[in-house]
Amino acid sequence: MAKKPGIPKGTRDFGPMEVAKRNYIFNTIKANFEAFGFQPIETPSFENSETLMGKYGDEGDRLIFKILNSGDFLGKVDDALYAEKDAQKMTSKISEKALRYDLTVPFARFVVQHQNEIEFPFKRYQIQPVWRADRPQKGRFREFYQCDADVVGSKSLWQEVEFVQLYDAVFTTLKLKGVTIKINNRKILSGIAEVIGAHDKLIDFTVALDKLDKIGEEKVKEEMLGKGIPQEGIDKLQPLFSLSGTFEEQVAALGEILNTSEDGKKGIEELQFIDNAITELGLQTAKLQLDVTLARGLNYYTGAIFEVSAPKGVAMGSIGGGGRYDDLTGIFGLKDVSGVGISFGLDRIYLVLEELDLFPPTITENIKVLFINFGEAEALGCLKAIKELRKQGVAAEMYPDAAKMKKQMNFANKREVPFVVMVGESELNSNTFTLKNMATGEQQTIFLEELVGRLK
RNA sequence: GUGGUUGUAGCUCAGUUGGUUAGAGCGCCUGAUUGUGGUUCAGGAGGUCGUCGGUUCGAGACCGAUCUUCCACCCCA
Repeated sequence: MAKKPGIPKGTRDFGPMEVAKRNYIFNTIKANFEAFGFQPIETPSFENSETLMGKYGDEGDRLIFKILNSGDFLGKVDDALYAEKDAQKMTSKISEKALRYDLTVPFARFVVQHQNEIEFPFKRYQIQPVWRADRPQKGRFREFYQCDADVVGSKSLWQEVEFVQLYDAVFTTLKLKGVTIKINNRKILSGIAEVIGAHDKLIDFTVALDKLDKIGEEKVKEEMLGKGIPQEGIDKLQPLFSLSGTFEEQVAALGEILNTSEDGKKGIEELQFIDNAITELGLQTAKLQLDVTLARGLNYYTGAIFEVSAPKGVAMGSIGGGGRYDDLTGIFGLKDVSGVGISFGLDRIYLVLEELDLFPPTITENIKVLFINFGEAEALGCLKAIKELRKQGVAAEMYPDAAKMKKQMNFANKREVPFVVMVGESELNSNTFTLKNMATGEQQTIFLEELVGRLK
């Protein structure tokens, strides 16, 4: 007996219903991207390893799916290296390609490679799957879709403002209320690190700070001490632990801490600019919230950092993220091109909409009418009518076999086809069609012209 | 990558301290109804209990490995 088939860990099949729901989200995001002036691009599902490796930190490198070289991939490895059994050193010898890990780095590569064909500022969107060799959990898969919108070639903070509006627009269209757009700024984080004498410990400092709402103030301080951050520096942080109130009040408190840091002051200015603009413009359903503990993507973000969390009460990690990276294309040799962008996590948004029952009831693709098959002569008559209906844009289909009536009706019922047409011997002879409404059970016998009119 | 968790019929799940032939509901198939579905009634099919190995007279149950699911950490969408 054949072994039961399966799919790899962290991947999924999607049935017709799931695809319909996913398309609903895709289409919503896409429509909003286009309304904001973004243009679509696509990049290959795999890149040269050197394009991806080292761009996401050590953790990221570990999570990149590597593709084994074709042919005799071991033959070219020299014996000494082989004997060493050092997986890391070996990897670069036996694998030269890797699956896309996100859409931002491939986009940076794209910009550098096509810089002469691109009009800057360039606003692109990209909706494609990415792969991560992560251990699966709820809302965490090894293959999932990202929906990215980025702008390169403009340092203007109006872009950040527009991205906040874009988030708000998409989640409003999806009827997902109560979404929080958290914002922070890399300059503020490095400013704080500078002020407390942990200039060279930015990562340690932010990792500890990030745990504030999980492990509490005391533990965070302990961890910082443990990482070699001086006590007098931690004392300066005190106002940070009790940040509260409005965006304005929080920014004011930050200003106290950061008044000696040029970098920090710049970060505050940027935050204020964005907040002022958003306050003036207004948001439909989302909230913009300052969160100094937000420390994602520090490997390349240089200014604003965004993260979107689902409405309260839904246990789900972030459903979107993004930020400003002043020099991402620099690593590919193109200096002084600033970029800023955001991403939507399709798969997680799906889970949230499902949990809150927010999908519109009628999104499945379905035929409008099924023709019952009574036999060869009748079937041909049916197909003539079906041809006309399809020409008029009515999705119609004939049951392929002259099976028992009950079986055919049952099929129509299961498929939730709203109408059924019966053409038996008598209808065939009189050139008529018996149209049955499956919801009410009503039926009547009519001519083709009227049939088309009713179903159109 | 670390620690834990899950797996029994197509689906959701029972299955007692190890003990005959592993159950239920829903779904599926057939008939009552040979041109009328959703309701009802009667009958039926379907499982090497995730996989491999071990302990035992005997394993769905106990042990080990492995795969899978979900969860926490890490990180992230």
